[in-house]
Amino acid sequence: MDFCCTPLFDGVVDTDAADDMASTFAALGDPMRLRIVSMLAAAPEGTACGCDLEAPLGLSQPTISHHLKILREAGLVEGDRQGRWVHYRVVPERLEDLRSALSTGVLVNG
Amino acid sequence: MDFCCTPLFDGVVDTDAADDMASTFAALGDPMRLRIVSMLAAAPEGTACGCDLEAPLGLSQPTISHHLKILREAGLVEGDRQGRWVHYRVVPERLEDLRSALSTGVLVNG
DNA sequence: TCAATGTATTGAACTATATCGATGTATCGA
DNA sequence: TCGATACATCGATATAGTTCAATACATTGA
Repeated sequence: MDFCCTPLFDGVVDTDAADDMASTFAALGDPMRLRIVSMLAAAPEGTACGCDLEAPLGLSQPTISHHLKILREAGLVEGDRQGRWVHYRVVPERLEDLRSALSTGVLVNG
Repeated sequence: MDFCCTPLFDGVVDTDAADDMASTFAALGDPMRLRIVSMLAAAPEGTACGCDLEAPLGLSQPTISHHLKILREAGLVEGDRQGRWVHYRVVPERLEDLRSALSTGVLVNG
C-alpha cells in the first residue's frame, strides 16, 4: 500500500479543540448573528440592548434572544443588566483569539 | 417612545456582505472541516489528497469530498488535479481576509 | 480496451438549526 | 399592588446540514 504523499499526522488541532473552535466559528456563521455583532460594535458606547436590534434586523424578540444566547455562549458578546435592559457588547479579546487561530500555529503554517 | 440607548444604524456590514462572511465562517464552523484545514496546513509541502484524510478523520470518502467542496466554495482551500489525485492546500489569503474582518472596521471598533 | 484507483455526485436518513407564537420572569413607574 | 416593558424559555415547524451507500466520472497502467 503506497500513498500519493506522506501519511498525515492528525493535524495540529485535536478533536476537543476542533469542537470548541468550530462552535465559535459557527456562532459567526449566521448572517443575522454577524449583523448583530457588527451593530453592537458600531453602536455608540459599543453597547446596545436587545430591543434595539429587532426592528433593523426584522426578527422577532425570541429569535434575537436566541441569537444573543448563542453569541454569549461562544464568548463573543457579554450582557450587563441595567434595570429593565441588558446592554450587550462585543468581547474583542474573543475575536482576537479567533484571529490568532487563523494565523500561525493552528490553521496555517508559519 | 424613548429608547434605552440611541437608535442603531444598521451596523457596518450590509445584508449581502453578512451573507458572504457568514457562509465563510460557517465553512469553518464544522469540527471535521476545521481538522481538514489544520491537516492540510500541517501536511508536508502544505498539500494532501482527499484519500489521505479518510483514515485519520474516520469519515467516508463521499463525506470527505462533501466537506472539501464546501471549503473550496468558501475559497478556503484549492485543489490541483495531479493525475489520479487532487492535491488540496489551504489558501492563506482567504484566512487573512477573515482575520482582517475580525479586526477593526467590520466587527469591532478600532 | 479493460481493470483498478481516486474523486465527484446522487438519494435517503438522521440530526441540527432558525424562526415564531405563547408563556414565564424581572424590573420600573404609577 | 398593578400595568407596562424588556428579556428568557418552551413547544412546534420548516429548513438546512451531516453522513453514508450506491453510482458515475476520470485517470493510470497493463
